[in-house]
Amino acid sequence: MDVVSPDLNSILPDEIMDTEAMAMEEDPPAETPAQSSHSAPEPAQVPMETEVPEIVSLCPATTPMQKTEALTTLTATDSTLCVSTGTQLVVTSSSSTGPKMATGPSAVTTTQPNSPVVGQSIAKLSSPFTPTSPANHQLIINKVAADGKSPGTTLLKQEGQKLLVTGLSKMGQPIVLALPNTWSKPATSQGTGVDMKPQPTQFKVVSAGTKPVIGVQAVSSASQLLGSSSPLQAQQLKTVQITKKTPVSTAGPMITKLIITKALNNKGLTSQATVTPMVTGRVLTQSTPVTPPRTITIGETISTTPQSLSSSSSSKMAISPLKSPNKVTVAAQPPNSPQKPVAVPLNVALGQQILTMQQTPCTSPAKAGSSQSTAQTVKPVQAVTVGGVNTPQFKTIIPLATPPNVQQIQVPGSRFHYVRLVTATTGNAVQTVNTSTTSNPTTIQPAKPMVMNTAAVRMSVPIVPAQTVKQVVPKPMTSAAQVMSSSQTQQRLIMPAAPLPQIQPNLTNLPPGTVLAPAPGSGNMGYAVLPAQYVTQLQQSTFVTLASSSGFSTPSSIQSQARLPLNGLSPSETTSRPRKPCNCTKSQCLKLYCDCFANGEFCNNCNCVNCFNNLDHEGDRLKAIKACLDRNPVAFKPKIGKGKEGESERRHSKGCNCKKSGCLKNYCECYEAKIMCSSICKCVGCKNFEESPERKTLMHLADAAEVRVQQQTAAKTKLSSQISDLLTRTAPAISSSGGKLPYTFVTKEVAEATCDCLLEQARKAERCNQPQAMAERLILEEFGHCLRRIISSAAKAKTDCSINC
DNA sequence: GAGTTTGAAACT
DNA sequence: CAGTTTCAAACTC
Repeated sequence: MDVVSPDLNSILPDEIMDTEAMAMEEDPPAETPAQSSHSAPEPAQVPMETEVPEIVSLCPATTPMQKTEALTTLTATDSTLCVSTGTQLVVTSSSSTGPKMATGPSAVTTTQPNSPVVGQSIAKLSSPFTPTSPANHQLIINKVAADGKSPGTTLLKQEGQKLLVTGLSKMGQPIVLALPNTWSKPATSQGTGVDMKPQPTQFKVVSAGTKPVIGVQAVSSASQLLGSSSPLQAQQLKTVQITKKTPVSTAGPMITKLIITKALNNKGLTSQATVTPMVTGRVLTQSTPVTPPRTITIGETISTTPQSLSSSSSSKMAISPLKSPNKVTVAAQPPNSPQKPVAVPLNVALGQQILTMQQTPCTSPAKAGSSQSTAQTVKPVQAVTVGGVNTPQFKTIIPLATPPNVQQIQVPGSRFHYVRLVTATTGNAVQTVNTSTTSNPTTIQPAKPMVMNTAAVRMSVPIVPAQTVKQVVPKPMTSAAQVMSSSQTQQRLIMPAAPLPQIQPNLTNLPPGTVLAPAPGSGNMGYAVLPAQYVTQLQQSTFVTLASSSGFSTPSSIQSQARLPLNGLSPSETTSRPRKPCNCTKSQCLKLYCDCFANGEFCNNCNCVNCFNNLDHEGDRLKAIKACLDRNPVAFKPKIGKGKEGESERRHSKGCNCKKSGCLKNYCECYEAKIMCSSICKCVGCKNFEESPERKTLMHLADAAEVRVQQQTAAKTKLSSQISDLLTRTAPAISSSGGKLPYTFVTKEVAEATCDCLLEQARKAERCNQPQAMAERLILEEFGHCLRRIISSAAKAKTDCSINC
C-alpha cells in the first residue's frame, strides 16, 4: 500500500509514483534471487521537511526469537516523531526487493538486523536520494535539508556495538543514533546468509527536551525472512510508531502519530514460493474546528516466503506533510488477524493529502486472488486520497468482489439524491469504519480483512474542506484497486456498481459515475465513480453515513473528503460558486462540450435537453466516457495543472488556441482559469501575459467590479436584514413609558412610501443620464432622508406622549 | 432574450 | 496531423 503525499508528488522519484515501475522494480529477475535479497534496488528517498531529532537512540528488541509481535503499547511518549509543520513523511516497508520505507527530510533508516547490507543494518540518516541499503523491510526516515544539502545531511556510522548517526538538523544540532550492542550482529549475519533466525528489533528514537522528537520503534525483524527458511518465521511483525509532537500552543497540543505495523507471514519454506501481499487499508479522516488529531490506519498483510520476498511484495507509504495534529496508524498484519474498525481522525482541512496505492506483484487484485488462497488473495482495496494543498481531487475507491446491486439512497443536502452502492454476494470483507475525533491516538488496527456477509455498509464520511490543494496525478496503475488523485475540483467516490466489462479505462482519468469493469478473474469486481457533490454537499454535517442494506465487500472502508479545486479554482470558490448548469441541446450532455460531463459530473438542475448524463442512462454515459477516453486518455483530467518543474504557477495543460479574443475573454480557457498563457499555448495575438497592459487593465477592472458587487451585495443583505428585522420584530410596540417604539413607525405604508421615494430618485438619475454611481448615491441619500424623517417622527411622537402622560 | 462570436471538441 | 464541422459558452445588442 502506498500513501503518497500530494506535496511529495512533485518530488517523489518516478519509481515511487509510478506504480508500474514499482511493480517492475519489485519483480526482480527470477534468476537472481540471491542478489535481490542482498542487494535490493536502492530506494529513492524522498526529501521531506522534518526536523531532525537531536538525539536518536536505538534500542534492541527484547527477544531475538520474537516472531509476531504487534506493537500496540507504544505511546506518544516512548516513541515519538516530531515533524515540523509541512513535514512530509514517506514511510515504506520494503519487501525483499528493496527498502520500501522512506521519509522525507530527517530520515532514519532502520535496517533489520539481518539486513543483507553489512554495516548499514541498523539505521541511517542520509541526505535526499541517498542510496540506502538494500536491506529488506527497511524503515527509512530521510532527513533532507530545505535545500537538500548539507544542513540536513547526516551521516551514518556504525561503531562496533553502536550505530551513530551524525549530522546536523536544521537548527544545526547534531543527530545521534545510539545503537545498542545487541544490534550490530544481525546485519552481518544477514550478509552471510547464515543463521537467519528472527532478530527482534526494537527501535526507540527519542529526543529529550522540548524539541521535536523522532521516535521509531520496530519490533521484530521482518527482514530476517529474506533468504531464511526457518519455520520459526511464521509471522513477523514490524511496527513503527512515529509520533509527532509540536510545540504546545495555546490552542492545544498538536500531535501527529504514525504507527506502522507490518506483518509478514512467512509460510512457505521453499524458494519457489510466491508472494501474495495482502493489503488492506483503511483511512479515515475527520477533522474538527480545533484541529483534532488525525489518525490513519492502514493494515497491510503480506504473506510471503523467503523467496517471495525477493520477488515482490513491497509496500510504500508516504504521508503528506502534517500541518496539524495528525495521527497515522499503518498496520500490516497477517491475513487472519482480526480487523477492527479503527477510528482515524484526519484533519483534512489543513491541506493534508494522503494517497494510498496498492502495490502488488500482480497486475490486478484479481490475478493475485486467483493465484493465491482466499486468505492470501489480494483483496479489493479501499483507498482515499485526501486533498491537501492544491490537491485537485479526492477520490475514494471501493472495490467490490461481487456484482453490486445499485441502490439509491437519499442523501440529505446532496445535489444527487442517490448513491449507488453495491451489494457483495460473496463473503468478502465488509468493513465498517468509524471515525471519531476522540479516537485513541495509539489505536492500532489489525489488518485482517473482515468478512461481513450481507452486512450493512456504513461509511462515515467526515467532510472537511481542505485549505489548499496540490495536484497529484499518479500514473496509471495496473491494479484495479487504486487510489486516484487528480487535480479536479470535485470530490468523488468510486463505489461499487454494476460491472461493465467492456470498459476498463484508466482509473485516473475516469469521471465520477463511471463503472469500472471488473478485472479478469477478479470476481466481478466493479467500481462506480459517483459524483462528488453528493458528498460535498453533505459537508454540512460532520459525517455522512451511507448505508446499504446488502453491503458490499471491501477489506476496509475509507472515507474522507476534501474540497478540491476545479480547474484552478480554490475549494472555496468552487464551493461557494457552484458550477453553472449546462444548456446542452444536441450533445445529450455526453460529450465534452458539456461542462458537467467534462467535469465528470452528472447533470443536475441543468437546462439541457435530452440529457443522458445521469444514472438513468448510465450505459450510454459509460460508452461516451469510453469514447472520450479513447480519443483523449486524459480527457477527464483537469486542464489546469502545475507547470514545469520549479514553476509554481498553474498553467493550462494543453494551452489555448485563441485567435481573436486576445486571450482576454472567457473564451480563452487560460484566461477563464485566471492564469496566464504559457509557452505551450498556440494563441494568436495573445495579451494574456504578465506584462500585458491590457491584461492588467482588465484585471483591475475585474477586481474593481468584483469588489463593487461584493459591497453592493453586502449592503443589500444588511439593509434587507435590517428592514426585515424592523418589520417583523415582535417586540412590544409600546415602550415601558407607554410611548410607541421607533420601529413601530415603519409601517407598511411608510415602507412603501420610502420605496417610492427611492424609486423616484432612481428614475430621476436615469432621466438625467446620471452614472450608476451617482444614481446609487442619490438613492442612498434619499434613503437617509427617509430614515431621518421616520426617526424624527418617532421622536416627536415619543415627546408628545411624554408630555401628555 | 435573441443573435453573434468564439474556441474547444468532434469529426473527416 | 490538418482542416472542417459541431457545439455550447461567452458575449453583444
